[in-house]
Amino acid sequence: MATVKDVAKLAGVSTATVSRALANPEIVSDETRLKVEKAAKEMDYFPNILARNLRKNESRTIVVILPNIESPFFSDVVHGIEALAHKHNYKLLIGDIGNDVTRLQSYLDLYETKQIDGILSLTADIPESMIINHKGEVKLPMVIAAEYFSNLPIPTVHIDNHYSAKKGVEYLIMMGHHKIACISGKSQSPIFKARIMGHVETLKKWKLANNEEYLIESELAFIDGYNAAKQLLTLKNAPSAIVCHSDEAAIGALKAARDLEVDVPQQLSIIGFDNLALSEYCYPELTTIHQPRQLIGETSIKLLLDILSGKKPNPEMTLPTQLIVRESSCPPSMDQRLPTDL
Amino acid sequence: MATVKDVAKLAGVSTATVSRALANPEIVSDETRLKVEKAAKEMDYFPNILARNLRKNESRTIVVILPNIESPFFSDVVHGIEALAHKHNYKLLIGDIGNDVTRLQSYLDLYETKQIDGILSLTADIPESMIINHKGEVKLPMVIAAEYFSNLPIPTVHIDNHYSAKKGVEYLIMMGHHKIACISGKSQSPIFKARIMGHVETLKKWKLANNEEYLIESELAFIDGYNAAKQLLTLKNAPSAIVCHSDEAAIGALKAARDLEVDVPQQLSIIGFDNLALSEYCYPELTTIHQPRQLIGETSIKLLLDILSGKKPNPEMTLPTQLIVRESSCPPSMDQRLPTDL
DNA sequence: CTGAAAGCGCTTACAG
DNA sequence: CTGAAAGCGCTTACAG
Repeated sequence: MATVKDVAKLAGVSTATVSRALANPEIVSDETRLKVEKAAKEMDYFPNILARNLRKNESRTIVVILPNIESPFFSDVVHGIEALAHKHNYKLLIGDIGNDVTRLQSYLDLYETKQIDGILSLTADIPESMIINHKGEVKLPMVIAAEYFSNLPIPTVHIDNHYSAKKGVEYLIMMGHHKIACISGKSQSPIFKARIMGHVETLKKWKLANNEEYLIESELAFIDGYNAAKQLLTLKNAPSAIVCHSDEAAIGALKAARDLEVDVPQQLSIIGFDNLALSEYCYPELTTIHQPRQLIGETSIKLLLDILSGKKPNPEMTLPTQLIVRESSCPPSMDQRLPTDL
Repeated sequence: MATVKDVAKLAGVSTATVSRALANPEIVSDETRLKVEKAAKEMDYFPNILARNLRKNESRTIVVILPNIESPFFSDVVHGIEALAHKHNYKLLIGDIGNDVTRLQSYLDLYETKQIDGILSLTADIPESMIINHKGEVKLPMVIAAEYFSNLPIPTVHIDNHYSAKKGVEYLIMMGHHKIACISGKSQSPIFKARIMGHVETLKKWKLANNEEYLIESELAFIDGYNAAKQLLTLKNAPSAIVCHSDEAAIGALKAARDLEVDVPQQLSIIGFDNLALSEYCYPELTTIHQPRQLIGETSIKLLLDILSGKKPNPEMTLPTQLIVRESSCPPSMDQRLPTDL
């Protein structure tokens, strides 16, 4: 492999000049620049970026931590991240965790060992001790997206989870539902905690009973939504509507309803969360809360790039959501409404 | 940041010994190893892996080229790749292309610039000139998975596409279908070419007419399956069955049938390809060809790791598929069958 | 605008 | 088993 030395010899200049001509063409005379470029081409020279990185003490690499690359939600966010990272000449390392904390640690260690410049996390399920040093400072350049930490000053890009959950519930209440169940994620996660609060407080605001059996915290994949919905629908006092905090769970719930011969939406309204592509292709098509997944990705990587280039980033950005009404929701049948005392 | 030098000084040994004690503990006396480990811990020392990589002329990084990270098919394969790569201490770079050839080139360039040790491609849509040098040799360590090149000697892991397509068609023929359409990918791609051949040849084998209108080559996302199926179902002589070469296209086709009030499976059988998680959660549940996606990922990274460690890899591995019969297929109505001349 | 020289932080062949 | 020394291939402050 050709090196700067070889190119320098062929072009009749010093290695310093070769380096300059290739990396900072503007600080070199046109004449030498041309000579160097010609020599480099002739020798089929490529700079060894590893060497450059060592010298400049950077890796131009970012790791994106994600709980589960198989979930379409995450892959859409990653898509947004990738596009912009690539444009700014950063490489993106996949940091799939798959329920294994030791892997998480190994991704974070990439920073100490100079293999990454920063971290973009799509999960808040990271022990504080892993990212805070003994002085209480954040150890490394980091941004969190679609999630946030409740107690750590890590810049974050997310939606208003409380408000978005509330919008969904109010939509159902407006139509006359009052037996509204909720299939959410684990409340250790700040975003699901916020959504659950949004759900519960909205019920309270409208003076509706808050049936404890109606709130299920679980994972939110297809199968989880399916199981949770089965549980809800076999309750003595089954709900007339189920809010799911992921589209996948909602689609699982649709299947549970089919299995139990409960008609959606006539006997049961189901609404999802995320507005994944497939929410438009299931049957019935899913009413859901749109989350700008790609934009979340793009915005968060922008934040991280700001940090890496020494700028002060926005500590928190909230992106808008939108209720998308499709076929899986409608007003409840008359017998499911609250008796009105006229 | 502490370096080998600092640790060496504190431990009272040479930098060479520090390096050995940490990277090859077995070739160092227990006593010095302990001294070094203690000193390293005390100084909170982490080796600069960039420096190691430069010295050893490796990057311990692999890029996975994928056409589209948003497709669940690919993310499942990546999941399989990631798990094993991580176990072997390789990092995985995301090489999402998104219809942009210049990005492809930039990922391949990572090899010349020493930023990756090899490539795992999930697409065969790569110009030959990018990976073959002027001597006609493959330029870099590479494996292709789920796809293959028709004319390049690149090790590959894939299914038997011809046979798998055939299995699906024969299943339909056995039930009495003879008007069997096909929504496939672009035939420039070897795998879709093979599937299309499998489809067409099976029809021929059973002496069924091969209606040209019944074969549609397109992309295979939800919307593409939707559009293609609409086109097929509004044909004067509409098919009684549609084979889709992706589950997503099949789910799009299901929606098209609903829109046109064609009952699946009574009036139209639809079968998919891949057996994605969601094929079990759509309505009706999808009959499909199972592809072992995670295993494809694992096997292909194994192959690449073999190559990188100097072993001769298997040039080609074929993994089994399986027809999964669910609700979206059944025998055609009597008027859709071939007249039998008894 | 250009060159000589130092140095980024490791690893490893060589010698003992 | 250990050390002195060279070297991986760049970049950059310094001097001119």
